[in-house]
Amino acid sequence: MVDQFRQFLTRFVDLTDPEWQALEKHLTSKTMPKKGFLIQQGQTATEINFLLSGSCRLFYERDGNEKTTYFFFENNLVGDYLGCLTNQPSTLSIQALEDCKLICFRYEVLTALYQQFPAYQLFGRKLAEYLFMGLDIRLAELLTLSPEERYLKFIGTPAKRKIMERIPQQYIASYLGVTPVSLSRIRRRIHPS
Amino acid sequence: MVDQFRQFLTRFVDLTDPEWQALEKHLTSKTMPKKGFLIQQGQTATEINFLLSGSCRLFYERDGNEKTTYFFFENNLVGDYLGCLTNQPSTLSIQALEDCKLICFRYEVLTALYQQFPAYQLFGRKLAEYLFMGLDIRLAELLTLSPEERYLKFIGTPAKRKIMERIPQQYIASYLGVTPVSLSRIRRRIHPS
DNA sequence: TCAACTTCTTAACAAAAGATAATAAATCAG
DNA sequence: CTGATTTATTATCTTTTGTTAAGAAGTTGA
Repeated sequence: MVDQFRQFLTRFVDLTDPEWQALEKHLTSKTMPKKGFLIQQGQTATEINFLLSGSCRLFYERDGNEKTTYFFFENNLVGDYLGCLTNQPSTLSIQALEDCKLICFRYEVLTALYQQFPAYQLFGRKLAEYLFMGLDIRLAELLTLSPEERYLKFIGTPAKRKIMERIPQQYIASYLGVTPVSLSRIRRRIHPS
Repeated sequence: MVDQFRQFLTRFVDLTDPEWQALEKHLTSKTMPKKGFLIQQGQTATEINFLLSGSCRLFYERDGNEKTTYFFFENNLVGDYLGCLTNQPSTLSIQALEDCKLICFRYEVLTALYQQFPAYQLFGRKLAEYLFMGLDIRLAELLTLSPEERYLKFIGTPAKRKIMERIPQQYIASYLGVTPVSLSRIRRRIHPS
């Protein structure tokens, strides 16, 4: 269970046993049923979770309308990283799309480890760089590709295509920056049947 | 001159004199005339610059069409940070919008300092977190606001409004995710005169 | 199994945006 | 100063998207 999380960390940094144990002792297990909320608009984020299994969506609510902008899957972190950094009340919500098993720790624990261990300071940098890269590429795609091109690129990426099989299409629409109705029309244009 | 850069660094981290000198000895001065290129599509980014004065735009070219997605101003870093992280040929270009004075250093110098000094490792994390925050907020705005709302938010932010006085409107249009013609129409709708 | 709910598609209409081109305004360089 | 270039606006037309609503298809849970 926690090994799965330790394995994830090695994607960014090698940890000695004592370093790992310094984090491990602060970990707790959690489950969240489908449609449950990890955080809701207005709350202040204090925790980061590791997704052992399941999936979540991140969305913003504007006048009764939900805009899903991000998805989280197993073997990745899930949480309001921006909220943890700024310590401001969150403008977003994170909801389970499937039943989730989680490993939970307070963000403060992580920042404390940043001070105590160079390895975690390195991890913190690698993590932020990793998240930056994802956003930078995504932003460029949003600004340079048309909705139709974005959809084609999305289904052309094997990892993303698998997402479509697990996530309702309406959420993918808003991830791509269009309405569900519009995505349905784009699909009809592309897959004439 | 270099003091201006050192001052910038203190926004992220406090450096001792020896720490600062370890970086300072690798710094070089550069100027770039208006319309000059800091990096062009296809090149591999190896340098980061600090903008002493002037401004630049970052753009992508797609079938003869340029999409400007980011601006750089004095007292900030300018460069292809993603390219430095991935070490892959760049898909973007950075061009001076005004005559620029720069302080230049190789990205390798920075990563070497990450290893040598905890203070720079901390700086690297803070920098990545800072860049992440900017992108995260921007992505959310792109996905949740209409073009008109994005323009209103843009001119409603004093710091951004000042940008409008220095940057041709066509570039701001594409920064906001619309064509120059469309931004002109949005402005007419909003400022009826 | 079956009713309730969710999701996707389709239609019809209005609104907005893209493309192209022409003109006006502003800026720049010799 | 002035011709050349760059930039912004406006018009026209086409395409796309948003909105709303209805119906079909699929899923879920008691």
